[in-house]
Amino acid sequence: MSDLYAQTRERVLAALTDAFPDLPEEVLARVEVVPPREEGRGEMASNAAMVSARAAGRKPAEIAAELARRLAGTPPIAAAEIAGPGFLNLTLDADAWRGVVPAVLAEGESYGDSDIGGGIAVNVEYVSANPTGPLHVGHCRGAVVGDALASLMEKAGYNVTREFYVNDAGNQVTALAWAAYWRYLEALGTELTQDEFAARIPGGLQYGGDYLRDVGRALAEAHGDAFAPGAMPADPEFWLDAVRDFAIAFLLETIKEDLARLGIRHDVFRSERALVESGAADRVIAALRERDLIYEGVLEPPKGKLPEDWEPREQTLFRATLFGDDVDRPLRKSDGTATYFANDIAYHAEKIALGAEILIDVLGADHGGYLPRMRAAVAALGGASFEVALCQIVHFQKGGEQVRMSKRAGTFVTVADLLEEVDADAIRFTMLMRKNDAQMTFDLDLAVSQTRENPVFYVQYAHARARSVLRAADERGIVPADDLETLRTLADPAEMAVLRRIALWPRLVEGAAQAREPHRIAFFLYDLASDFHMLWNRGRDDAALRFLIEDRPAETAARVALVAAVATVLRSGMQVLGVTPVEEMR
RNA sequence: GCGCCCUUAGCUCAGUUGGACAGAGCAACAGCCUUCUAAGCUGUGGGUCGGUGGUUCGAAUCCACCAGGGCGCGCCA
Repeated sequence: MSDLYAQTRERVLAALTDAFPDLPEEVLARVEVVPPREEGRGEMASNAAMVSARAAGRKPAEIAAELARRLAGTPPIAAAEIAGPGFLNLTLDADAWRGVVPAVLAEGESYGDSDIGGGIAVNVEYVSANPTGPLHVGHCRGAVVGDALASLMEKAGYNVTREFYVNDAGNQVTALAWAAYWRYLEALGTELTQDEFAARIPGGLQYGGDYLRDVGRALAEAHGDAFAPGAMPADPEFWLDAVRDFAIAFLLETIKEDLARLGIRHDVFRSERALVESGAADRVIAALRERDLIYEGVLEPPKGKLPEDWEPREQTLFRATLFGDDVDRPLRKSDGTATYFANDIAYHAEKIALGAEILIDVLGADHGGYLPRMRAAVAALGGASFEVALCQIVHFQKGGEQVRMSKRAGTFVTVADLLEEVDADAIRFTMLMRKNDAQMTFDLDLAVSQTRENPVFYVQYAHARARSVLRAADERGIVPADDLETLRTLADPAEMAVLRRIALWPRLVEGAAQAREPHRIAFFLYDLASDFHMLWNRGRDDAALRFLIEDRPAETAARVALVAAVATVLRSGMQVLGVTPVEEMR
């Protein structure tokens, strides 16, 4: 838990409160110590003088001068100068930066762990794909973002639960049951044609995908023709529940397999059906009704184009408008059963009841319109804050052209298809190089290319290079230095740049976690990889800067320690993103 | 018609929650392999941060309006 930036900030705060004892907490909280944006402005910069100028009744420059006077020469601060409108630019003792190496080696991959999360219970719900088919590429980004966000928040000290909401209730799973039943009849060798069967059933055959053949065959193996004597359709009353449950369980299993191949594993799978059957939706509606948040009423017709079958109807409505939504929202369908929204309120209520203090829903952008009502619902429930990570649609590109996803053409529909083209590491890293709410184009050629333009490769290559050095060092019996005296041989600008980057890691983890932005981790890894490749190349140009030098044991031990620290931080970051740190490139 | 998200270099995108002259990678141009992996590295050029106002010591960042792109809009999930 060492963080050089945090330590330096403490020093600045101490100097500030010594000089100006009456500064209010809010002002102190705004004091930052950050890496400067550009070279030549010291090694750390603080806004302390500017944010406290008003409260202290002094000019920023005066405060900065006072701070500089008090701080300069007090370890780890070597020099302090005033710049611009009142910035305090600090230069640290080189030993302070070097000290990061033993800290990293001692802490290992837990270097960068933080406790800002304070053990707060966070529930991250992601993927939540309908169990009516294999995982679709449309779910991929949310799956990767949700998983990385969960890992990131764990690293920052939150107590995270990874959750998958199984939408196994409602009309769609009934339709699924019928479709699975058709494949079952097929497996039994029915005389009916698909069209004849489709004509007999409510709503027609809605799921025509081949993947249901497997479900049909498995049903036939497990149950023989018990649900369809003579391979002819029977009264659904005798089979519908069983076939539906069988199909859902089967497909959920394939979804879990797809997720596993992406390196994703949830802690909790919560069934909507179980929730409904437990009466949770009814209970939550009743509870809201007691607080006068539910009423029977008629909604205004929607603006713009009117749905063809629209007619005024009295419904059970939730007063979402009291909590910022545009309209009140229906909780019961005309047949009296709960709407998806009503069940979802019950689901979120359950997450809160089980202790979650922060609820994060990772959703596709097509659910954007659903947000205001869910936000309103959680606000009405109380007890937890509600956050959403919206993931914009991903377009895929190959050979310079956009890949059209079509079920009929049989290309690029499922995550399994995608995994045929690109491995999980490339998928994860590439998707995490973008902010989740920005549209992105996924270039399949780039993601598999072994060039610098491909960030996945670039970062993995850096790690492999570092490991290659460490293996060579190990063979020669070199022990990484952990004492400052030996590490003092690290002095080249490229070496110091790597040290400064590594020192930034804990601060970066905290910032990314608080902003809920895992993509920052990807960018950091890219930057660290870049620093390391640069350092490597210095050794190419100048033999004196190589890592392993036969007759210079001190330099060698120090540089091996630095390389080990780089490899450790790279691994630490890749772990958050769920990307494999490879030992060597083949 | 209304709501949410987005708009930064020719292209793909960052911008550390309001800080210093706006950054990186591609692409363009000029260099670097007797070596622990050149699958890489170094340098140069390139911007009215979609537009107009406002808030303040300070705005790509916050607010308002406008333009363009995406998503959504009662008893589907």
